[in-house]
Amino acid sequence: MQLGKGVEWCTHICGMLALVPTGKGLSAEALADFFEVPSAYLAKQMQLLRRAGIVESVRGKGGGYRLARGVDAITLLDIVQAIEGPSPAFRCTEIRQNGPCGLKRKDCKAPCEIASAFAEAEEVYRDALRAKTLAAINAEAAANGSPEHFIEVAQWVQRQVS
Amino acid sequence: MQLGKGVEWCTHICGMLALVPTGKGLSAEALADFFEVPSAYLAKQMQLLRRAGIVESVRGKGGGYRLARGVDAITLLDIVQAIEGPSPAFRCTEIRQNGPCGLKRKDCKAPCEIASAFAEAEEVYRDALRAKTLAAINAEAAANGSPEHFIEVAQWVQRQVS
DNA sequence: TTTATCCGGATAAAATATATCCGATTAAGG
DNA sequence: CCTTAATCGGATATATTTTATCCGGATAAA
Repeated sequence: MQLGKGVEWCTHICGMLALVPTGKGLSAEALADFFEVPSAYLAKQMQLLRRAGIVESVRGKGGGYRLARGVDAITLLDIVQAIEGPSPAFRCTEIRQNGPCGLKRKDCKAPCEIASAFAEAEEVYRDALRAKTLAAINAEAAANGSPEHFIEVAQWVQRQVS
Repeated sequence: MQLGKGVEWCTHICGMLALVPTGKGLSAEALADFFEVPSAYLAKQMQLLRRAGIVESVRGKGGGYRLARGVDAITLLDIVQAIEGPSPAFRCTEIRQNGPCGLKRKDCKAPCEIASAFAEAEEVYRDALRAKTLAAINAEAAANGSPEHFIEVAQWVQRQVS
């Protein structure tokens, strides 16, 4: 059970997009260079973020990606679900309906106890991710990281958008 | 992000193995028939359960699988980790060390804020699965299911081991 | 000895994740 | 208007993982 690489990439990228001045954008190419990830594949992931309404894109010269809403309105869950899709990790194929002692479908309106338990576990997982906003992540990073590095990144962003 | 089918299969199977009389066992073939899943592939999953110490196997004629410990000492987390392995779902590839503003490795002794957030979320997920024992699952199933079906399953097990 | 079963490895097919490319479209600027 | 830069969307290709099968060997009961 693994999350795609796009989840890591896009979370870091969204954190950095918070530094982009209003009205500007960073191109997928620039983002790929910044993190040394394949640009064509990253572009696909950015499309997923865009369709989910997390970032918005500006086409044409000088265009690029920017956050579609404030950092306190974007959670890690938003990003994970944008990249990974909505389907749960545990797949219930209703094998209780199979075999010599299989239950009738009409007796299976409620999910079985096993599926319920996994659904609950995934719910608390999602709750934990939902509780983490980009704002909180960035605040922690600012508190833990060196001011020099922060300035370095901010200046790199400035060069890209100017 | 998906769990393998083996997780569903093996959880149901472990629940049923609780009905096996002491000293007996159910063959992989019988288990595969009961749930209509591919027997050769199921056998592989059963080996994972065995290596994790969840079930024990008896070779030779009349052999098969049985639980290696009590139902109150087996949790859903035990089964998931036996099948899926120990690696976390979120893969941190330390992309903060990449690119023009990459951090030096010596400044990355602590995990980044993003990796930490995902680690915490997975922790509560595991906690939830750890809190669910096979005993609890089976008790719920007995309470929710029909007594007739329970007897039907118990009789099927009897036929297999006799 | 025969039969039933687990064990382990090799192999293969199918599905998914990862990655690349290209034409269409859109917008800025001369 | 035209050129250029950039995203978008689709088609395609590669790598990895999941799913599945098979077989020879070991083991134990009848």
